[in-house]
Amino acid sequence: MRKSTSITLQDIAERAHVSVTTVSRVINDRALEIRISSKTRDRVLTVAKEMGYKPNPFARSLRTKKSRIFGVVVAEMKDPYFATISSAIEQASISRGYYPLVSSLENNLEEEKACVEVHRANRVAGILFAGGALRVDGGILHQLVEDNIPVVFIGKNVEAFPIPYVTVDNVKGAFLATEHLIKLGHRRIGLIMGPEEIVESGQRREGYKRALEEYGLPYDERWIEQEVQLITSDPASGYSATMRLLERDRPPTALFTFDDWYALGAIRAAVEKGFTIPQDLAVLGFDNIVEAAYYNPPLTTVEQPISEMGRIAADMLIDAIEGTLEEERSSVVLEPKLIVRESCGAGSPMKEGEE
Amino acid sequence: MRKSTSITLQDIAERAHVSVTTVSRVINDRALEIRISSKTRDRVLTVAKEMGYKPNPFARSLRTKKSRIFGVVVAEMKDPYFATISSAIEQASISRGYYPLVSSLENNLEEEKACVEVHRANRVAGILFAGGALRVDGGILHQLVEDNIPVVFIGKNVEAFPIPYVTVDNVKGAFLATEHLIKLGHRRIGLIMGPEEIVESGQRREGYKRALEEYGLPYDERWIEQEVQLITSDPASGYSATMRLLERDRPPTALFTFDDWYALGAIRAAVEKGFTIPQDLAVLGFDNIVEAAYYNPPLTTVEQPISEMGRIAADMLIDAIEGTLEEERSSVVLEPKLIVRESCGAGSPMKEGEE
DNA sequence: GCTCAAACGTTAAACGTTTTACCTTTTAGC
DNA sequence: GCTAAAAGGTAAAACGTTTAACGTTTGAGC
Repeated sequence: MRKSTSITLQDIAERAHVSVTTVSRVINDRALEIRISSKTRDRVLTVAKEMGYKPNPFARSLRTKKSRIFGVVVAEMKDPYFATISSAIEQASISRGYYPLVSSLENNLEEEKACVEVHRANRVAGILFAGGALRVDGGILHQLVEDNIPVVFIGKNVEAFPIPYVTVDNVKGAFLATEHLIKLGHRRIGLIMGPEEIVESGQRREGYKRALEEYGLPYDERWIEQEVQLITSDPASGYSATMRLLERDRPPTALFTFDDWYALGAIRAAVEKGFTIPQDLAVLGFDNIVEAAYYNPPLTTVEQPISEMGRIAADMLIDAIEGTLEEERSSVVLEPKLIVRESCGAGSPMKEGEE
Repeated sequence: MRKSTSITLQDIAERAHVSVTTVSRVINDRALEIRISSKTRDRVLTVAKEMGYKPNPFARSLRTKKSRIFGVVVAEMKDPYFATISSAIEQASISRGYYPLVSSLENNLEEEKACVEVHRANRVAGILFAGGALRVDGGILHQLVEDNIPVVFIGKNVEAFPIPYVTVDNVKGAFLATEHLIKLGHRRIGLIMGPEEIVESGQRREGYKRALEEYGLPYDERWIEQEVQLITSDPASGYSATMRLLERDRPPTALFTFDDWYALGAIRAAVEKGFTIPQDLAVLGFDNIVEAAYYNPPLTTVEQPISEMGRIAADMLIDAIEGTLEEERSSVVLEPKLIVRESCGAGSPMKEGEE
């Protein structure tokens, strides 16, 4: 009886009465370089199928110095945004015969370097970054670029390096959100943002600012609260920032939050403060994660095509790995879309004359 | 100049003036079998560090037929329960030098077989199943057991095979939940469960039933709604099941739902039907996912030590891979815990004489 | 009948480890 | 001073692929 070790090219070769090379060529469809008669080809293939041959990825990778596993670094797996992203990445890559090794920073953005180390030790074929701050002086990136390991970003771009990225137009998204609130009649619009290190924070604040300017409203720092810790997202952040904001005098009548998780925390804080949503306070999020439609009240938010972003990014990275990434496709900025639900009512009837 | 290919044992050997064998032994700390003078040992180690040596996992795995990557199959990554689980698995395994290759069934439980195939093609060292139905006639499992690939379950046990698992006491958890509602004065307690194929569904229904019996209340099929499709969890499932339930006459005054995601959908459905939570309807979930504390109202729920489960399971699997899993530790059932928040009020003041 | 390509293969050397089986020196015991 | 064993190492084979560099046939063209 065969030992329970798996089938190798050798085994097939013996049974099909050809050399190992020929089997390898048939399996890898290398008929291009050296023609192989369809007779042997078929024979080899049927034998291989019969024996249930599965190529040994270790031997393959050892020889070719290529791997079909790539790394993914997300900021926080528990955050539905990243869970959705990584889910999409996985589906897209599996269908191309690649496999993501995903690791989460657990919201500890300092971990990025260690995380990349681990991926490198595993000899991943490329790395996909989603979230995270990449504040590590670019040192990591430099290494990766130097060693020719393809990298793709999701959600951010880095000026220092021409690295392909896919993101949504954050400025525009925030503009749409703020504009929506303004059009509902709100004049005091609070902003609850993530930490400064997160690129998206700055971009979304910029969109907010532009909308205010465009509609001739003042940009007032008193209506802005920001998470200070280096955390991508957390309902707790939204909660505490909102608490701080609502404790000031003349609190806003509407809130635009960094993302839907923040919005969830914001709603909770507001309700605890005795506000009714949306009558006393409108809340508007960002992302449109699955559960946003089920929040109470259902959340008005700016949709990012999260799954699509994951899919595109995975495709881009794999193209880069295979050396077929066209330059012009090398960065993608998708359109955000306002999703109107019930968490934003009309602006509170303000006494005229208020600024 | 060195080519940019990475450092090998050979390179170190040359620089340290020893043989490749010696280097390998030093690196792997095999000093036990054949003693190596601490002088050479140190020399080799410093040279290795100097040159930044990283063992090539492919060569290693090829030779040893062992891999430090194991597979994880979760039912639905976007479900916070599984996101949390897989996050915990990742942390636990990284710290032991292992890496999880996680794949999600995207709630399509039919995909299990294909998913396992993929993992086997990658020659994973073991597989961790979280969620999923494993209804595949055990055929898959049989294969895995036969080929000596360790398997651990999270959240369920299979009778057909003595496979190690870690789970929470679902029956007890559901009992606690139902008991809590009964003690609040509720007499008509609805049950919103997941599909029959999910083991947890049956167990939680059982706990519900036992509580009713213990308190002398009737178990009435009219108060039960179940998801019919083969989906682990989805707010939409909770939503539609609750809609169906609330449309019946004499709807329940309290709801125990399959999990927190279901509860989210249930609350939404109830609110749309004009119920106020908790005054008109109490809602009680299961899992205690991160966001449950921020739901509106904050959700009373049965806590599973989700992260701990993931951690324990990962440790068990790795032990099994390394052949050091002690039999007696081979299955773990953790204690559920009732977390009381605001989504459950006192039972509606019922007219006496109602059954 | 000879030659030259094409068609169809094969041999053998890598890839970077681990591991088995050896080979030298020391050292200890007498 | 001799022997045996321990200490400290080395050479080479193997793991399963891929691939560069070579053979053979076969058939067509003259």
